[in-house]
Amino acid sequence: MQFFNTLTRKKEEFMPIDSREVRLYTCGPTVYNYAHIGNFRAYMFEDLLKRYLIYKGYKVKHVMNLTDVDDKIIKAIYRQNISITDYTQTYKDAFFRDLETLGILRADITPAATETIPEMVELVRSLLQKGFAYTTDEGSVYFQIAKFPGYGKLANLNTDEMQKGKRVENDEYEKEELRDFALWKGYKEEDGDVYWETELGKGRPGWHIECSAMSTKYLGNHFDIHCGGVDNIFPHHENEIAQSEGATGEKFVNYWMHCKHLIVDGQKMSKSLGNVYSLRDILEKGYSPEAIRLVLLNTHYRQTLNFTFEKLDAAEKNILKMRSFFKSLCNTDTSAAQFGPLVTEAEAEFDNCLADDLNISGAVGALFNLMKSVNSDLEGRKISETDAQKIMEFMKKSDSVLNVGRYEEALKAEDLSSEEYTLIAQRLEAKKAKNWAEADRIRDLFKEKGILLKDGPDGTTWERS
RNA sequence: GGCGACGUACCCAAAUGGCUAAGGGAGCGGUCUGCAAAAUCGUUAUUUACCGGUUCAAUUCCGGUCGUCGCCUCCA
Repeated sequence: MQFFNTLTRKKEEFMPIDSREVRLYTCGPTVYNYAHIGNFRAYMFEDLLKRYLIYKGYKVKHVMNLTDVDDKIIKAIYRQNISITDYTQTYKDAFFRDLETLGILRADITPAATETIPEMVELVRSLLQKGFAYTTDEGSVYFQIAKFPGYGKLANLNTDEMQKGKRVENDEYEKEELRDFALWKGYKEEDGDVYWETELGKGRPGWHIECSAMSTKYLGNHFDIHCGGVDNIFPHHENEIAQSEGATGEKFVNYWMHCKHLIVDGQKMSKSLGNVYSLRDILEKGYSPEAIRLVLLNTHYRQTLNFTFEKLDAAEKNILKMRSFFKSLCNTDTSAAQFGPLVTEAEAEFDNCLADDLNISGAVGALFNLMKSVNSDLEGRKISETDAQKIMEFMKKSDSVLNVGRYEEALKAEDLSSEEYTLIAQRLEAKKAKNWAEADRIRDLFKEKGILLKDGPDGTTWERS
């Protein structure tokens, strides 16, 4: 399989360091607010990557950090006058709930920055010792970019010519060179009671250091894949490379993968436009988590995803179609098998597409192509037991990656009570007797319960809405 | 200013140096049906922003034009 590596700016054959286990680090949220769909686009891309690796038989060791101390959090708790842990816990909990709703596999380890302070301090000490960092009078520690020759290779930036921007106010700390970045921020009054007393002095960690510390702690100095949104390329990931490789002298990460951003209705998300949607906002509009998942999944990760409600509507229909196709496979007879080669072909196509830098459109296309061919060749006739089994197996297997059909669950959830079965039988009797009033009465009865009765040539089927 | 990406039908979106340029949504036409809904079938790009070049052959490679977008210090 091939992935596009940001570091080399080309697709590369993927070879994990350990042939059986892939070590994966993904940048997690800053827990200062509820996550929005843009955030989830990134986690969805990472979920696709992870599920596909698992589909290919790899074990995946996945670490995702939680940034639970930073400027925004400190400002917020100061305003609201609550403790930092109370504040961040709310958003940590909400984050994991949302991931579960979207069917995103949880990372094996989700360390928080505030739980990794000793490791960060150790890393900074090592950088100081090796001469990559310096301490200022205020007790802050900075990474000295001039000392690290490869700086800029990930973002493809020539840092010598980096614009000397005017917006230095963002960073009120004094440093030798503008481009140097903070490893440790010396205590300031605004920090209130957010500080740690360490060998580096009283203060708090810089942002970039936590990812270097956590990834190394759980995945080793050198691991396979590191993911995030494109905005992380610079400066965050560039700085991580500098810190980690500076400290260990080893290569940090083999494959860097970044997804592009999500926009809404063709526009950048912004509070003033009122288009910053949380997961709950969209669920409240009546859309299913699976449809949201499919929309977030269905645009290639290196392409800007334009999130629209039209796409959600289409996704709902796609999922309905997939499930209804799966359901029709339960209706078999003794006809001869004929679709074996078609299924094999679809499965190969599905796999090949994903193996090509996660070409999701092609993979989903393979699935729909199969459904179309089968339906069209069948023309209303029933399918053989052997074919049904083969196709169901492929549908379920592909759904271990897509996780939108959830076929067996969906079938189970649709099952009716014995009273309801009796009613449907009664309705069929009424229909036979051409007692349309009674038949419609029963149909309305079901409708009130959110169950749609559908009369077909072989009797009545139903669907929960 | 520097670095980079993109422009495929009404909309979304793959693929490819030459075979019918996937698939989905929407529209239209049919099947099914007491009615309905759903499902399902068929159909919708002589053509890949525009102009040149390379080539037997380009939408695909190269150059230019126009347009959209991202990054260049803490936003997934």
